[in-house]
Amino acid sequence: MTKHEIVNQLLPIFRRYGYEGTTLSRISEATGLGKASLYHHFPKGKEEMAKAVLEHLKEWRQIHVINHLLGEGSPLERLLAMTESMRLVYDQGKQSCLLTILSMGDSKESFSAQIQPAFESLIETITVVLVDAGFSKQDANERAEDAILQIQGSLVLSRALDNNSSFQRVMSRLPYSLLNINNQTSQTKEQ
Amino acid sequence: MTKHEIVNQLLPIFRRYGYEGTTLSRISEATGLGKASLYHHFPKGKEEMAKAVLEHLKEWRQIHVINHLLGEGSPLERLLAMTESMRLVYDQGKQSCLLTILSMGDSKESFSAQIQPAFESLIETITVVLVDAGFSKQDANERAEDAILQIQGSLVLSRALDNNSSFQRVMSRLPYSLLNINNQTSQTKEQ
DNA sequence: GTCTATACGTGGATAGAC
DNA sequence: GTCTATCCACGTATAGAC
Repeated sequence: MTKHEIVNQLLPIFRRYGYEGTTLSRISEATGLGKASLYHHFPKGKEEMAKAVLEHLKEWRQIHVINHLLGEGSPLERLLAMTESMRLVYDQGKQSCLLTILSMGDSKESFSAQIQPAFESLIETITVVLVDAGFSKQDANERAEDAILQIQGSLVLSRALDNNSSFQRVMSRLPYSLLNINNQTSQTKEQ
Repeated sequence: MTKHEIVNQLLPIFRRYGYEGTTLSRISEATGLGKASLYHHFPKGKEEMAKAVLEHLKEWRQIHVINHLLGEGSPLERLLAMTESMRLVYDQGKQSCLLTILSMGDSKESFSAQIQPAFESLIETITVVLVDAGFSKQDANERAEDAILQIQGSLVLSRALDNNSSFQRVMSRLPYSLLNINNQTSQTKEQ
């Protein structure tokens, strides 16, 4: 089994159980590999596994979010591509964000070096799009922060209420509200 | 030592370390009580302790948030009282929300019976205020959800970036943006 | 590269004295 | 109501055979 495949199996476990809740036994069971085999691939143990997953997600973000945001098309089209990717990776709001999971609790310090730049690069890239759309640098940056904040908040609420409607609503309106456009599904919210 | 005092000491521990990261040893050290003494107060152990903290927070919310929202004054004044309380309990965004902490990871199921109504009652109460302010029931409800979602999102982001500016910004503008009012510190965001 | 077996610490929890 | 002492399960991690 290749390391890449293992990392792919690790993601849902860490997302579901959190860092401390993810035990080697669970990982062993999910992957079918013995604990010793896991240490063969990740000599530094669980922490290294989580870091590998974060690195894997970084590549995913680069390909499926950052590149789309910096790609061809109007600002609206680029933002729509972003929300589409977000819907996918968070399974319509039913899955938590690993960045958030790992930034809470005891594990925080171990991963902040990966978590912080992850959010920062997302915000910065959205800022670029909004500057393209005509907003001032400062205004664009605050709006970009708002975007991330609303996504994360909707994920929190969807999880807490066991109901993903808030995530769906935020995803639907976000590209339009960021650009101050009224669209059909959210006429009353961006005024 | 009274149970009330113990619960007060438990809150910061669960908030900081999460449920799995909060060990009896840590609690014992923080409270100065031996493990056996803790079991005298909470026979069902750690889970009962966390539930007691959630119950304690419920009372706090009732007194410091719900009552203010349903109290005297204009809608704006009531919302300002709410954000003031939020600033306090989250220490200007430097502290996490226990509801969010406990709704993540392995512990989720044990506490959803307390977490879900907590968010629901907050949303419902804000909805009442916004209906008072003239919004339709449906519109008010979505805005109330947005309020909670933005608060939670700003806490997530403040924690992840180790920088509470997003929390401060959301708290400053929220009472105004909910009511579609332009205020001095956030002219450009409620368009 | 994967396994079995095992070591070691620590977590949650309890018994029983005071 | 708090303590000391202790139990058991399970967590991370390693040794060594295949």
